[in-house]
Amino acid sequence: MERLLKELNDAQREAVTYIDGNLLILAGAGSGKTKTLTTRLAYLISNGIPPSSTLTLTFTNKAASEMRTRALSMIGGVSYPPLLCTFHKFGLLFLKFHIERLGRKNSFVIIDTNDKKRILKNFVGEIPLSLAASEISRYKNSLISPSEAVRNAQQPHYKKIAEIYRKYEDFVKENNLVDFDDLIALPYKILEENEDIREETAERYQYIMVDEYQDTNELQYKLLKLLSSDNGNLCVVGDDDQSIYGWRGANIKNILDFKDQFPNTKIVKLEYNYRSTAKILKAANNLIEHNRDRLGKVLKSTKEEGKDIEILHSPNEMSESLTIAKKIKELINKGVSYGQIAVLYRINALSRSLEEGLNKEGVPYKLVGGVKFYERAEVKDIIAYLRIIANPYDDFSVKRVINKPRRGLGKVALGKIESAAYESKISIYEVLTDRERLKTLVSKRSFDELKKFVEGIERLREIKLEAPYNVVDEFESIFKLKEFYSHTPDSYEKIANIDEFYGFYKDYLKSNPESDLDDFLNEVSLQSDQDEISEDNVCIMSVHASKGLEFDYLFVVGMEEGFFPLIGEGTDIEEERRLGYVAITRAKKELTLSYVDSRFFRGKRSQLTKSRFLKETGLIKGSLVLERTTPYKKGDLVKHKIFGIGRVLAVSKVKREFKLKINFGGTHREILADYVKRI
DNA sequence: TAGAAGCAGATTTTT
DNA sequence: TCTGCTTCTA
Repeated sequence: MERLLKELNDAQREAVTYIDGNLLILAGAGSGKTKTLTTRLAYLISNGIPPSSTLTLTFTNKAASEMRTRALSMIGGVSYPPLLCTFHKFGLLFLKFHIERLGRKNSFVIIDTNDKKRILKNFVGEIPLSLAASEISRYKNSLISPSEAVRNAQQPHYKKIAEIYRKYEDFVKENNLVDFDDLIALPYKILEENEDIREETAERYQYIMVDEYQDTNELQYKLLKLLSSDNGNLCVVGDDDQSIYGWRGANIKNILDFKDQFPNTKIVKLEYNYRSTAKILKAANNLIEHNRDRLGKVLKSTKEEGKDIEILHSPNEMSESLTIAKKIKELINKGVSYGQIAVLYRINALSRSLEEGLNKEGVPYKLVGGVKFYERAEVKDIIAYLRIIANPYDDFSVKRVINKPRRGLGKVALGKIESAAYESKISIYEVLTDRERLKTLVSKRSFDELKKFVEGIERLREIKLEAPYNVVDEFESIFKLKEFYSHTPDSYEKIANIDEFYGFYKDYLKSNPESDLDDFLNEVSLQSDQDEISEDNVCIMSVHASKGLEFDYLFVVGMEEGFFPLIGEGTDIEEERRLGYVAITRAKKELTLSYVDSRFFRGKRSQLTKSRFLKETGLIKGSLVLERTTPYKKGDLVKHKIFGIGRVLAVSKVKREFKLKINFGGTHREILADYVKRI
């Protein structure tokens, strides 16, 4: 332990060794947050606190597993490892033990956002789906019950939404489903209503730590309040300047007001940055200083001055992406590996032109945060089948795969089956097992297919009990999902995903011999992809997706007003600025901020001006920069839609526009640079 | 019932 | 412009 403490700076050591009382660790970007948190956990344990008395909560599986690895390497083998998991995993574990207090069975199934929308689709009518989904989230996170919502709704519009909420909740309870919000809201409810469980839980977790506290929402704050109330040993780590999830309910007030909400809070600021050069840090500090709502801290550099930040100015997005691709190639030629380079953007739509440019120049890249593995249709189909095997009353999953592979069922047939189930108050699967009745509902062909479907599921239910390991192989041989997908676009990829999933299932059962299919399914619903950063690719991703990552060489594209900061309905300019701060602080050695004069977006080309953030970093007017700009130069060959091919005679700058004097086969014309293409 | 054509809508995203 | 969803037609 002595040795571990020696590796820390003063502030980090103070945070680690302050173990009794509430503690707020303000950890700036690159200030050794994870190191501090994991060392603190090790310190607690080395001070005789039983690992089982600690609880460490994170937001992502990735953060949880990284911390677990690092903490365990410090504390070595302990018989009872500390509980270190995501908020939602904690909710899941809690509900497994206590959900019966709400009159529900602990065989519940977790549904994800897509599942939720699929359910809501049946109830929404003319209300937009995403609005209904987010309003229901809001209700749950504000602990408003459906009946309260219905009672309190004033406008007809909101009455409808409240009514949808009520129907959704009825459905969810009836099918024993639990959505992501429930994983936090239901434990809260149980703790609030049951003093015995509250006492028992507070007794159990004497020391609670929370990572990324700036991302907590109102409900998570309330839950923590209940979990920690009697102990007063809540330690939260976060950075108010990196709060970028306000739009999905994260409440920056939680971290700003922590010291008022939890008594006798000690605050420790980690302000030494071990990541970026001094110049990069200076730009980041300059930018974030323009925000008012912050606790205030200044990152101090521990690294050399470093190179100037480059401002790249291009006429349009194609030129921008080609220039960046070329710059990347230059870096590679200097011996930099692809994995140390990343390109960030504020909105995903900007990735397309970037990809084109990288492709053209032959730069290998990986788009981080595309369609997630577990969200792929083929993977969700297998999961639906497995869920039916685990629980045939899961109407929702039955509906998903009842016609996959095709069983000749259309809207009409499905509707008949559904209303039969509804009228008799039984599940769809039960209708399918009632052969006499089913015969009256569907065609002969469909009937035969559905008979086989039920037989297959029944067979798999037996296998699940006898030899769970074999379930996926048997499943494939009965339902032939791979064959089904071999006739669809991207079949190769889909089959690979199916195989990967089967492998994943087997691995899980091998490494968790005590577990069965049901455990696997709940585990899977909380799992997301962990895009690994490989050395062989440049990473391109949104700024949000880059949080927590770092790269030696970083490009940020789309630094234009309207794009970054993104201006639209409900723009929170301070949050945009924090995004800018997050983006800049991902860079370790060299940073390029890039903007264009015009960009093609949503079907039209618009003229843009450079982002205010460029000025706010102090880069534009200051001495740090050399503004580099050359859209076209004399002698370039260009093509115009009407005038054809011509040669540039002169380039001039009019306000923010570049004007070209072009020779089209003897005729000289003055044309704005945006209206021609380089060839 | 299943593909084709037509149409609105279009930030950021983890669990 | 592109995507995903609904409506139309064989």
